[in-house]
Amino acid sequence: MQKAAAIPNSSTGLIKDMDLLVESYPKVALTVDCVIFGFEDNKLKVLLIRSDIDMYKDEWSLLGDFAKESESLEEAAYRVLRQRTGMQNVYLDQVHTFSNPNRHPGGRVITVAYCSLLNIRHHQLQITDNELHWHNVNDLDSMAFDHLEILTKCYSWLQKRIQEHPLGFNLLPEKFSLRELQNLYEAILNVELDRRNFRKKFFSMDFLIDTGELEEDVKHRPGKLYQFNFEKYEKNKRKWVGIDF
Amino acid sequence: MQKAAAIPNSSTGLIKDMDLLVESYPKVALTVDCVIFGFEDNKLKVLLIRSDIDMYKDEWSLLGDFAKESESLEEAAYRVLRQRTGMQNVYLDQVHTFSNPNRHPGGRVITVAYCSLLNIRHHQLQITDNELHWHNVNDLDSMAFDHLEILTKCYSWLQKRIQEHPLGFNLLPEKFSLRELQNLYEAILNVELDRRNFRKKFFSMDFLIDTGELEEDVKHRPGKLYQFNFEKYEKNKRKWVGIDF
DNA sequence: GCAAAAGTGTTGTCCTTACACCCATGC
DNA sequence: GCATGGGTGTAAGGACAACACTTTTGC
Repeated sequence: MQKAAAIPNSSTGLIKDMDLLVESYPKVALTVDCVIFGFEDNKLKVLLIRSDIDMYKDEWSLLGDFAKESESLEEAAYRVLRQRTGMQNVYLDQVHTFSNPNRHPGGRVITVAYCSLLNIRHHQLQITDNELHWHNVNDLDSMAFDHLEILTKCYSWLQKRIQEHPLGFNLLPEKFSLRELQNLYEAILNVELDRRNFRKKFFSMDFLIDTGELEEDVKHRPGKLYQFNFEKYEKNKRKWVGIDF
Repeated sequence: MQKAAAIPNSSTGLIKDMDLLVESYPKVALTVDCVIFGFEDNKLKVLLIRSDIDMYKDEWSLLGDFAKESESLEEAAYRVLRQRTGMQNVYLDQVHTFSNPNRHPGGRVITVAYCSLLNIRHHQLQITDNELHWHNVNDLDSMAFDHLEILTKCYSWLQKRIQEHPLGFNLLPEKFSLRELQNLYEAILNVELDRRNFRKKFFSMDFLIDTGELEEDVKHRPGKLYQFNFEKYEKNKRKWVGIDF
């Protein structure tokens, strides 16, 4: 129901006072939740904290916080990531907004899910409050609030995205072997891929730089290490159509 | 800043009163905006109203409203569509949430964009308040608020979606010719397609039902009319990989 | 009979897939 | 020397792109 203040000017029929208009809107609590994916031991991982809410005290929770007055939601998501983990300069993408009126037991809270992909070794956790640590995505079958639903949506989003854009590189170290890259795709997409065809596909994209270095500390023939050519990818983004397996 | 009420219980460190927790969150105004695409005269159209806000009185605006307390955002979007146009039972998809703190001159208002595709002839406008009518998407270069940005994002979303899912059928009459279908794809994707290859592709998908009827009132050889087999598509959705041109 | 668009097949090219052997290293 | 995974090539099949002529209708 609009308050009187926002009722249009009677002569023109137009609304003049924008501040009053916005004041007349009902207000809701708004949070961001960060789904931070990592990759280690050939498993897709997600960064979670122990919920500090009594009714969810045995459950794990995404990294979230309410949005401050002055920041965009994207800024809020970056802030949450920084405050909870100390990490900066990582990729963040808005995935979906969850608005089921019953999703939060304390009343109506809308949340916007942001997704991030990063390399676990390059981003050692400095802060581990609330038992912050990495979990295997596939081992989770219950979470606080509707966070499992949010995670599931982000996982589907990730599966689709890494086939359209080479986002997966963000999950790998700067230098990686083709075996690691293939493990990543196999783990996320939950498929087995032919090694030779996989190599052909990625070499034909021409976004891999041969570092000339080799793997170390492996007990078999070491593989070559590559870097991803982000610069070349950015230039050719327009022509880019995706990765079909 | 959390209010005292939401500070955790001091003995367990856990938050017990969820209502107080949510009360402690800052609240923001939240709206939904509907981007309703149609197709007519081989042009992609979008349904807009004249803004009733004084400073935007010469601009066009998406169909939006604030979200009510008790409804999910999706419900709000369906409500806006119903209230503004009288339309029901149309497809709606959440596309993106826009949260730039300066997007609304009256203060902070977050909006969630929903996208809908419908057939203009099957959905004659019963209500035309605020000069509601269809506009050519390509002719718009200025809109109220950040609505042009929202429209642009939804247009990109549509271009991608109709190549992955046969959503385009929602824009066509129940019975349509292959020429109409091709015009639709050419208009939305802004490309020219080979007629024979286009036919082959759609027939090979096997989602078209030959109605046995022909076009009428055309001054050339009439084309066959087809229906989209929504049922078969739903069954085979899992195997569906998309439409590559 | 002519204008306008519908309808139809083939061929070459490229991409995808399936598949097997030798090579380099650690132990 | 053997176990382990790295590295490579080829052939067949399927999808896509390019292309021209005949058919049907209205006028």
